[in-house]
Amino acid sequence: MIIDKKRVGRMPTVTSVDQVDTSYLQTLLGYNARRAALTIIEVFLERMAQFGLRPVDFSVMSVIQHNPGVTSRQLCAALNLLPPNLVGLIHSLEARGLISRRPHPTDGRAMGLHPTPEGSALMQQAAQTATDLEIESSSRLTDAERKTLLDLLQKIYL
Amino acid sequence: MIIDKKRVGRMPTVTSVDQVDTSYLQTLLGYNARRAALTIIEVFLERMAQFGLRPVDFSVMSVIQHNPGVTSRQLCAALNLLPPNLVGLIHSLEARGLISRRPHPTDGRAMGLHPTPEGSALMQQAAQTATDLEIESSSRLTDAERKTLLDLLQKIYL
DNA sequence: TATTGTTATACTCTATAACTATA
DNA sequence: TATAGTTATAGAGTATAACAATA
Repeated sequence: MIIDKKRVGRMPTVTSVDQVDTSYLQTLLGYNARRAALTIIEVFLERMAQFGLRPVDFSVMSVIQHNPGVTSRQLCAALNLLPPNLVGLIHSLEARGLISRRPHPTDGRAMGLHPTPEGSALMQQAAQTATDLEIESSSRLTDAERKTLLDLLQKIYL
Repeated sequence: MIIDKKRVGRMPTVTSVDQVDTSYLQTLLGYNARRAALTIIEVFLERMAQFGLRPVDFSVMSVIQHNPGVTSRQLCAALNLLPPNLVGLIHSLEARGLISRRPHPTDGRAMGLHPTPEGSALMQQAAQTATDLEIESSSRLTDAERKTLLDLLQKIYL
């Protein structure tokens, strides 16, 4: 005699799920940090499209603006980018007239990256937009919680 | 007479940067969350390679294990994935014998996803490895800080 | 010998449109 | 008419190896 295995154990073999439980994943920092980052970046992409700046473009422009004369290698180290992936990005920003490349004062191999007036003007608007969308994305956090969150995240990657 | 413009303004036009200042980017949640996530994921990729599980594979397996019978659509909604990108992933897990697909008990269009004994055994090891590497990645945080960080991140994306 | 910037290239990840079978 | 799963495909993001010019 053949026993119907589907009905032997405590749990049926064929079930349907009404509410998906993700409580285990929610205990993992990597999962939560990634989900939070993607949520903010999604809004970032929408709001920054008007400036033609994706997240990495914005980061690169920001560092150049605050560090005029910075080199590609320094950018890579500061933002954890790979040199080959920065080449096209830099060329694009230069072609748009947002940055200029000038010979490095002491290292003949390197090029110093400088913001143009147009680049600085664009970044002033873009930074304001970024700050605004960040506040909105974290509207469920108090100012103190927001500061705490920044500090704790930096303890992970810095 | 031609004035050397490089020496007229307060700041020289050609400069070099010794220490790169990223303090502005560090005020942005999106930037910090992304950097922290990538830092943890980098370790995740190294440690989980032995199980053949990338981050999304692990997330999918975890949800299937804790929600036997879950459908692809439910997975997509829970993990913020797009259906077409899940197809190959599910097929791969099935081909490896880690999950099985069975007809949904009430919806003829859907397939219920179930962990196999092999899949459950693998995930038990993988989850332990994940927990371990998370603790190491957040070694500069106290247990209380780690819990706070999880809560604050979930206030962003949940 | 090491480093900066670069080219070429491959691989992964993510996104969109359109189709089928079923609800 | 709407939804679950799928196919095909395009685009963005990320990775490695190798080269020329300079330190």
